[in-house]
Amino acid sequence: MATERYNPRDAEPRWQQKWNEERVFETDNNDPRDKYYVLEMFPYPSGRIHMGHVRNYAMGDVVARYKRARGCNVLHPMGWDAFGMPAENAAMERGVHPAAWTYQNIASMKAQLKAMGLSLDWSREFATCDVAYYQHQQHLFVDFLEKGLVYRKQSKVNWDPVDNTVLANEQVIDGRGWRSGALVEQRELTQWFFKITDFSQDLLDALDTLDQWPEKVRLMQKNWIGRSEGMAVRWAIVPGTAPSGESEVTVYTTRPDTLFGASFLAISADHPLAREIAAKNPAIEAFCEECRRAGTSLAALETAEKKGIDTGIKVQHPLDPTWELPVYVANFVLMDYGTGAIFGCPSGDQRDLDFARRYNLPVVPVVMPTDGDADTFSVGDVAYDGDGVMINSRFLDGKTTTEAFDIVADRLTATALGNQPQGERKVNFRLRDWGISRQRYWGCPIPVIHCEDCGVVPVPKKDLPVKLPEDVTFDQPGNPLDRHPTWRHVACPHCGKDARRETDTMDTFVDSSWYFTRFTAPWEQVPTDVRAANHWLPVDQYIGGIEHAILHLLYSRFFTRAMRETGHVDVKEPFKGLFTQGMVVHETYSRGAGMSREWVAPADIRIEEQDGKRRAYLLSNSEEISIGSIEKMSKSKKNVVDPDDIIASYGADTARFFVLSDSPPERDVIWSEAGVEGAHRFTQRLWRLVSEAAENLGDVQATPAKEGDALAISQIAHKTLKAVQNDYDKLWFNKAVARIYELVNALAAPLSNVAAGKASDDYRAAVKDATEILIQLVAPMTPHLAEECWATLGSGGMLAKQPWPTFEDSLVTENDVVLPVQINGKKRAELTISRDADQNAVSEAALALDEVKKVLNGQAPKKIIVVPQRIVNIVV
RNA sequence: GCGGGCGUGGCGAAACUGGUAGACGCAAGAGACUUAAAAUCUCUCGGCCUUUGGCUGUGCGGGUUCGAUCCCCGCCGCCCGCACCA
Repeated sequence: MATERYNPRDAEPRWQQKWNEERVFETDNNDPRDKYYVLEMFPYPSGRIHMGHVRNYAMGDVVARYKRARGCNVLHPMGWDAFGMPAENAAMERGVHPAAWTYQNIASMKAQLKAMGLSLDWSREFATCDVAYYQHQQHLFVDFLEKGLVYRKQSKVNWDPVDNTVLANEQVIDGRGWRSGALVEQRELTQWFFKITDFSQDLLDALDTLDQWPEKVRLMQKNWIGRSEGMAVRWAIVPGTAPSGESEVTVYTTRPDTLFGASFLAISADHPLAREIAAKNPAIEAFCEECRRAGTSLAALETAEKKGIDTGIKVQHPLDPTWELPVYVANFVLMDYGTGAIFGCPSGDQRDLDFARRYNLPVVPVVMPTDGDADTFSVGDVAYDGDGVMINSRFLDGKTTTEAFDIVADRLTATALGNQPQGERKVNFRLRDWGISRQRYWGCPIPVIHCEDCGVVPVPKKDLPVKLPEDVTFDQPGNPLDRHPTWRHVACPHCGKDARRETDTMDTFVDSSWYFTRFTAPWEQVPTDVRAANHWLPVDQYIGGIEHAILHLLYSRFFTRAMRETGHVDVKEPFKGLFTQGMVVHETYSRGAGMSREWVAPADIRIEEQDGKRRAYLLSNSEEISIGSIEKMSKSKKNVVDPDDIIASYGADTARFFVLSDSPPERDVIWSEAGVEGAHRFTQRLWRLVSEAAENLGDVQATPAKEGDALAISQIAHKTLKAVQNDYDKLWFNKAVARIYELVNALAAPLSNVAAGKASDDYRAAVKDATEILIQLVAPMTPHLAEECWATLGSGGMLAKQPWPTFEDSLVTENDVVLPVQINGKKRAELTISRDADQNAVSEAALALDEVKKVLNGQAPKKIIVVPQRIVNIVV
């Protein structure tokens, strides 16, 4: 009876090959069944997968396999987010061409993913650096350009003067380039922008429809979009105080109610007026320069003092032309929000108050809390920015802030300054247009041509794709496209004159903003097959890390809208369900302290327990190593576990099962050797129980028991089926795991009985039914093991193609219920009674219990609360 | 500073969002089998006590309720976003 141990090294490749041969996971767009699109965020091809990938893809795979079994036509594709800087870094460091480096990495990562046994449709695979993909992105760009969704404008970039390159914000560390260490400059370059702000309101409003997204992510996007309702207010400049031609300043405010508390205007160092005046005034020029430099370093904005410089310009108060206020350039006013100019109301805004105190400007309280006293209310070092009642505000006195807002808004709208209203209500957004220009080689070329006569001309679609040239060098700094001898030179599509290509490439976030749409018909000669895209989108379940909560997801939402406007798809929201999974974390180990601290990899140590305390020792020489905190797996702390090693020693099923168990999927899961061994024990145990009994189950038909000693077996199997089904629907993988453990525990003895040949036919039929259910329940998580068990059981067919089992109602509903009986809220007894017993019967039965009588000790109950099928509480 | 989340055994966590707190797993302990070890199996496992029982216990302090891990108020501690947004 003894059977072989389950050997994943043999079984896993074997089943992967069979799935592959039978094309089980290839999806037909014309399949009439209900569609289900499950997608995990595609990986950057760094070369190796990590445990985070394993967890992410294991979750997606469970959903895909489960939905497939439930009868859906499942689309579960995979691809590569393959453009980006690491490939250029590799080229610079090792002289490998970015393309060669990238495609090699893809090949090795693909092999790793295949070893995981994921149910992916590999026939739809593509990399974003494939010309076959990015040519369509260029097509979309041209369409967006025609539709007015793309434009060029001057914009600041971080410029590294040594490497001659533009740096991303995260490449600037303490104001210096990460590679060169040179002080980073702010340069103005003409760059391409997507008009995401055209959709600000819609992107905000539609968040409410995304009810299968985490609340947290929706809130983060809401804050990022940052809608505010206020007014644009025009202030007349006192003649003669400003350079000629300047007659007014427009500020944006959300608090027009506090206008009578104004004591100055402040404009950004980049405001046109500031620039104009700085040109003639060295002191102001110097101050503006200082502001710009401070803006580059992320450090200590919090502690940055509020500083400014008086421009000498005076403005007239919009509600009282005789009232003149000074205009400052201030370091805390941002050019790219609102109008780049504000009015300062020190009593109602902390920054304005700090500023006013520094420059001895008036502080007039204009709003006090509703319960305040107008005679004594004053503002010291803390501004009052809440709602309340107006004071010191002439005709607004006594009104609420909301009323005052409306009165001022109406009045300013009706007042004219010049020929325009003095003010208008305005909704403002924090969201800015998406700058997509990157001065780099390894990205999708922006398909436009610059002609001296015709200006910016899009590359005609017939001339697409604009392919990246392959013969490029990385031996000198800067963008290789810029210095390529021939690639830039091209005839203008309009006039035929010599012209030059745009050498900027697109932000890689563009690539990932529509890959999920391309997966729906990756073979298509145009960007999308609209019918296929409309059929599959939105993605039913998207799974990935929380780090993409804002940018990637917001850009994708914008891009889908832009593609809709250009006729490439007819949905607005790309992702119906979103799930953000937690990280895989691990204990850290180190020796030494301070500067000489050295991290040690988990593979190099062994853990022992002594006197209830865990201690770590180096494998090589038994030196004791200190055990540190649990942190995200990272190379620098060496607390990484290589999925390859785990798959090689335990198999993919164990790795998959472990990352899904224990922790709720949205929370971090702690990787531990002991935990993996537990998961591995489970796979072996399941195999042993099933394989030992298999021989004695071959000749019976799986049939649930209706009575007798096998009834309990069928009941727990069918109850577990019902529960796990629900767990999978909700992505509660850890709960599913727990219930599956319970079922295995419950089936252990019956399976042993069968194996020992001590079971009747009916009993065996029930055990077989329960075992088949068990195997199907674990199949989404440990698919290879499940196939192996299924085959051993002789149940026939490939498990990956089997429909999901159905539970029998009669087996999941009990006739009797066990009710806890409480006395004064404390549990004292249990009562087993018929499910449909009425309240009186339940009360009487409860009072008749020995334990109850004993505790009551003759006292009469004051009240008896019977919650049907839940609990009985007797109050005395 | 603003916004959001989370605090349950030695550990990861469950508990049908008001109804038996600690399912399931890990770790630990005891036992069985074995020449021995591994594997496997059985049992114990929040704390305290006078142990066939009792008291207490979900970060701390209050409240609502027949009944609170869950709802309300006030603290404490961690974590994560955004960060001068006018």
